[in-house]
Amino acid sequence: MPSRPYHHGDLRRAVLDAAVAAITEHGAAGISLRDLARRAGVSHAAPVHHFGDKAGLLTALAAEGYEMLAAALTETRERTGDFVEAGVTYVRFALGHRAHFAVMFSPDLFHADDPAVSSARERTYDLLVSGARAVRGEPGIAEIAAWSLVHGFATLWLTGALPPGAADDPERSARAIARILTGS
Amino acid sequence: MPSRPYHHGDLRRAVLDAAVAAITEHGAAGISLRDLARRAGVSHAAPVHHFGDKAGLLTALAAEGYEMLAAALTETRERTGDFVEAGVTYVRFALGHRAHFAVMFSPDLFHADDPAVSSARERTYDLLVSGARAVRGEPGIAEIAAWSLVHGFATLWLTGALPPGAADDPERSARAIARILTGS
DNA sequence: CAGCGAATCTAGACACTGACAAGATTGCTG
DNA sequence: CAGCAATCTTGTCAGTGTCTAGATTCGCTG
Repeated sequence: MPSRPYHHGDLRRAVLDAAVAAITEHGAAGISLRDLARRAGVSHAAPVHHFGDKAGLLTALAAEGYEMLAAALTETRERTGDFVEAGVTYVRFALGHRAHFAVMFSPDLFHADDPAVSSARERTYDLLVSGARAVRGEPGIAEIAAWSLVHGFATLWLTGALPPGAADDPERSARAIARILTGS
Repeated sequence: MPSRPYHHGDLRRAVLDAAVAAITEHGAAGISLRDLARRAGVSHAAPVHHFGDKAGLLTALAAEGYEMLAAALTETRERTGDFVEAGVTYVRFALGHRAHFAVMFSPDLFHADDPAVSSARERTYDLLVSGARAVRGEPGIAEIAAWSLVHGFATLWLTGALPPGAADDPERSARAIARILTGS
C-alpha cells in the first residue's frame, strides 16, 4: 500500500472541497488550480482532466451551489410555508456558504451558458419567489423586489459594506427587512 | 518630436481609462497590468509607479467610483428631493459604470482598508439613505432595506440572473421596486 | 481470469503575469 | 543652470493556466 496511490479515489470531490476552502480564504478570483492540486496531493495538471479548465471547475462549484440553495429553500418551504422565512434561508445560505455564493454570482469566472447551471438557477428562482403573492406591488415586479432585497442584503453583508451595527445579527436583520415587503 | 515621448503626460489617467475598458470587457478579475500598459503605449512596469501594485490600481478605481456615485446622488437629491429617484440613480450608475461598480463591491481585489475608499463609501451611504424616513419599517432597518433593494436589483441585473422580461427596462423596474418600500 | 481499451494521473514545456531591481530620461526647483 | 526627484525602460524571477506525450491503473469483455 503506497503512501500515495496513483489514482486518488475521488479527486473531483477533493478539488471542489479545496476550492471552497481557498475561495473562503482568498476570494473567488484569488485561487489557483496548481494550489488546489497541491492541497489534494496530486500533480499540477491532474484537476484539468475532471473540469477541463479553471472556468470548468468554477462552473461545477456554481451548479453545486444552486443545487444546495434550491434544497435549502425547498426544506424551508415545506417546513414553514412562509415567504419571509424563505428570504431568511436565502441570506443564511449566502453567509454560510460564501464560497459557493460568490462564484454563483460571478458569471465572468465560469461558463455562464452551462445548461446545468442555467436549469439549477431557474429552479432556485421559482422556489424563492413562489410565495411572492404576499408581496405588495404589481405582479412581476414583486418577485424581482423580493429577490433583490435578500440578495442585496446578503451581498452587502459579505462585502463588508454595511455599517457596523447592522451586521451584528444578520438573520434578525434579514427577517425584519423581508417583513417590510409583506407589509406585516 | 518623437512619436512616443519618454514621459506620457497623464499615464495615471490613461491606465485608469484602459482599466475601465478592460474590466467592462473581461470582468474585474480578468485584467492584467501588462495589457493596460500596452493599451497606454508604455512599458510593462510603468503603471506600478502610479499605483504601487495591481490592488492599488483597483483601489483608485473603487475610490473614483464612490466619488462619482456620491456626485450623482447629490445631484438627484438637489434636483428632485425624492427618495425613490435616489434609488433609480443608484441603479443607473451601476448599469452605466459597471466597471467601477464591479470593483467597488469586490473588496478581495483592492486594498479595502484604504482611507480614501472608506470615507467615500460612508459619504455615499449617507446620501443614499438620507431620505429613508419615507420607508416603512423600524428605524435602522429601513435604511438597510432601501440600500439592499437597489443594490440587489443592480447586482442581479449585471450578473444576468434576472428573468428575460424583467431586464428589458431596468430604470422602470427599479422605480417600481423602490416604490414598494415607500408604500406609494 | 486474462487482456485490453478507457479513464486517470504524471512530467515537461510554453507563453503570460505580477513584482522587483537597476539604470536611463526628463521635469522642476532652488 | 545644476542637481534632485519623478517618471519611465529594460531585464529578471517565481508562479500560473493550458497543452502534449507518456505512465499507471480501473473495469469491462471475452
